[in-house]
Amino acid sequence: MKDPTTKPGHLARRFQQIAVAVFHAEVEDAGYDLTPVQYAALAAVGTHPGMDQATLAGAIAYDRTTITGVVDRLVQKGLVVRKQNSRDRRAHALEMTEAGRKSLRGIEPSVEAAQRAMLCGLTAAEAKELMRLMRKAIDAANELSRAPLREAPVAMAKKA
Amino acid sequence: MKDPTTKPGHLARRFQQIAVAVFHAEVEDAGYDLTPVQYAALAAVGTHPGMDQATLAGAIAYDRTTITGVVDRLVQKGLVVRKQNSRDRRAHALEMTEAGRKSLRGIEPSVEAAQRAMLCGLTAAEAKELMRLMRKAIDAANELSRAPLREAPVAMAKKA
DNA sequence: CGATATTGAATAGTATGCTGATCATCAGTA
DNA sequence: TACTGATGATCAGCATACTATTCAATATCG
Repeated sequence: MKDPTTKPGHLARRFQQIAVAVFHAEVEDAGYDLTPVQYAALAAVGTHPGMDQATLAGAIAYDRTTITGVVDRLVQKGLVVRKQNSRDRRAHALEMTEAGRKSLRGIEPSVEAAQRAMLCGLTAAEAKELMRLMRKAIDAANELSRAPLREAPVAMAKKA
Repeated sequence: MKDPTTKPGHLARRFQQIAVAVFHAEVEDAGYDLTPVQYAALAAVGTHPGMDQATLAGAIAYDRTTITGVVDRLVQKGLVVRKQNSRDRRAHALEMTEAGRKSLRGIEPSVEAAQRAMLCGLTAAEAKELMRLMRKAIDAANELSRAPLREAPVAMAKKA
């Protein structure tokens, strides 16, 4: 029987586990208290101001029900606000606060450092090839998870 | 600003997300109710009968506190039993039940199918290269997570 | 216009995963 | 043997992630 720790599923989980640990370490060292999802959500709101939660979920490939809690915590930390969407009273228009913008700018170097740290065992060429292969595998299987990646509408702001 | 969805951290999470979804789908189709961790733990107990929980955690690179709950559920499902370890009264010697062995044998084809499905977008050569690169990156960063992979002692059974 | 389907959001419930702490037991040593 | 440190296991607490459901509001079609 083949060693289970060499199977794709195990490697996928392990790589993600390391990525999260490295992210936490770098971010905490820099004095910030943001998780990987929280950072991803915050960055997405910065890119697409006024987007609703379902669009946000699709833009970063998270489940909608997970995003509800993530936004809760970002709001609680004062980094994001839920505004009324005049076009659709069901939807929340997400906007960054000044504190949110400041956090996002400040945390970027740590995030970049984490991205490098999780690939520290690879040469630059290997790292590039790994990213290419992961992207290809992920693209092909995008629809297989409940939370596929969905491009955010180009002109999100206009809809808010 | 670079697209965050091309960063290693995002790709790591996304690949793992897909791996879990595919695992669940295949396993459920075959009529089994086991999560990825539960399968990994069950398989490890099968390979190293009599191992304690801390050794199990190290063998599959999970946190010890997580394994407590996983073993709880495996015991509840009647697939594993916690026996007294005569040499160390703190430790539980984990043993598979007959039902556990049966489940493990029956689930294997689904697990293998899932491993293939999550790489369906890659050629055989690409899949092999992806695995090699992930293994290399993971090995280099093994100690960076709280739950590094630890080889189980060769003669576990003798210690029980 | 009205019935139906769809969609944004939230909730309940379960299972990971982690940090940090506690407790019992074991191992080594002065 | 008493002390000290390490180790196995668990627990409390928090934050993902998922399934399934519910509710309100919107869209669509006859």
